[in-house]
Amino acid sequence: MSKAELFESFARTGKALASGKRLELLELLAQGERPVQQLAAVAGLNLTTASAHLQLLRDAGLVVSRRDGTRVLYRLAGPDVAELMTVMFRVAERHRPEVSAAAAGLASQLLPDGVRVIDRAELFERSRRGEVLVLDVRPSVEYAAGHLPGAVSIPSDELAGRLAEIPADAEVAAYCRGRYCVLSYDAVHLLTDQGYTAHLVADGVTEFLADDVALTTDRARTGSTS
Amino acid sequence: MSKAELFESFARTGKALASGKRLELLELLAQGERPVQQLAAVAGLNLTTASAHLQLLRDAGLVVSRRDGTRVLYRLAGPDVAELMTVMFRVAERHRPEVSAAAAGLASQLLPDGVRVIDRAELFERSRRGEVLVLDVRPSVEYAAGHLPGAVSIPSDELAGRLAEIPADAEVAAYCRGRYCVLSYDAVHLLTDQGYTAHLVADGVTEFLADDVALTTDRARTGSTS
DNA sequence: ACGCTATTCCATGGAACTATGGAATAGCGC
DNA sequence: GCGCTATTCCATAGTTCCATGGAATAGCGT
Repeated sequence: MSKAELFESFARTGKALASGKRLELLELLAQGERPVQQLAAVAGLNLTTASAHLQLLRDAGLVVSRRDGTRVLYRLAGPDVAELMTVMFRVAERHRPEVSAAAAGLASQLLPDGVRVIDRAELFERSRRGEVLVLDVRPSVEYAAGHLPGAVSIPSDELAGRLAEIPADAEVAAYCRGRYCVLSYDAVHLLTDQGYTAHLVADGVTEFLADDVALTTDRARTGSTS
Repeated sequence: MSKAELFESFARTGKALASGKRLELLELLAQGERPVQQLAAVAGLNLTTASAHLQLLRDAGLVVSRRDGTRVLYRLAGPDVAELMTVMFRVAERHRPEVSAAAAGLASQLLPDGVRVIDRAELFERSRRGEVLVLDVRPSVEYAAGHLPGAVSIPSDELAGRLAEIPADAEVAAYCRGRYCVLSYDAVHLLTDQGYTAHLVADGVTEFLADDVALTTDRARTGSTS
């Protein structure tokens, strides 16, 4: 195999990363294994289109699939794929004004007063001391497939109706799928409006996976058990 | 900016990585700043085609350009771009049989008996002890733009005529542009045929750049000064 | 075997990418 | 300003990619 062919082969991995929809699919798959139909629905894709994208990702070696009865479940080929995504996102954010502006826009413009963005180290430290309630606002399926140890699951679309599960004096730190996931933005907004002290965790599960942060798959506990 | 737009924006970075020729250009740029014409020539591209690729890379934020009189010089936007490349190459090598086979083919089939592939840690340790002569086999321009401290420059196409510069009892460790650069393979072949003990350094300058290994830009010294 | 569900295969139209030749532009030296 | 070099812009043909609807396939339950 010649040098040109080898680089052309590497480029196939690049091609797999060359579509916004495929990146969305990869971010979803970083949350855990899922059937085609769910992926299509969540990503807002036609079923056939989603299937085609997933096969392309599989041919590129970024995801693997297995059959479970009548369904086909896809998952990331490994944590290094999450690492690849995060590195690519970081490069884009550092070197492209439009992207860093959009990211800064998410982090400042959309953030209510009093909400801080806390990084991973601060999260773990304050969580360990019991100073914050760690809130996972992703859909339940994703929480079940893997989440931070000790995190409480309240999907962001159920949060309004489940505020009772959070002690009124609690300080909350919300995380979701990844750095650019908006679920946690919605959550801190709602929490702040309701008088809670809420913070946004900068990273999400995609980054945790990329950096080998330990996740657990135990059953969801509601806020009241904490 | 919506989530879809943001991911579409990240995908532009992916698109930039979706062509073998562009990856070759990036690897060349990881060796140092270069004018368009040289890049076109070395990559085997038409001038206009090369210019188009470079502009696309610039729009994606992976490279930057500056004017120097009548020339335009391109360089990587930062070391994180080299990191992105190495992460992508590693993912491809891990998860795609064709690629790992090709890489293994380079490392075993093409390697003469007695030649070992040595990793970075071993290289630095044995170099520090003066046990190996570190040989940079890239073209002189690339050596001049940045190389391992203490490395001797003999471009692989000049090596046959410059063997006298290498002491006959020297043990040589050759490196070049990156993990998949073939210059060092040619070099260890030639050296082994000539009775030298030669080893291949697994990584090249692309990886050194990605991992913040210190490089120097001092003038080339020939083997005889070592 | 039959019906049912989930997914993949196939064909198609439209959009985007690649390579290239020729024209246009920027900057240097005289 | 003029010629010269290096690069970019423009137009074009060929190729590949994206989304989609309809047909075909795999597997489960009866």
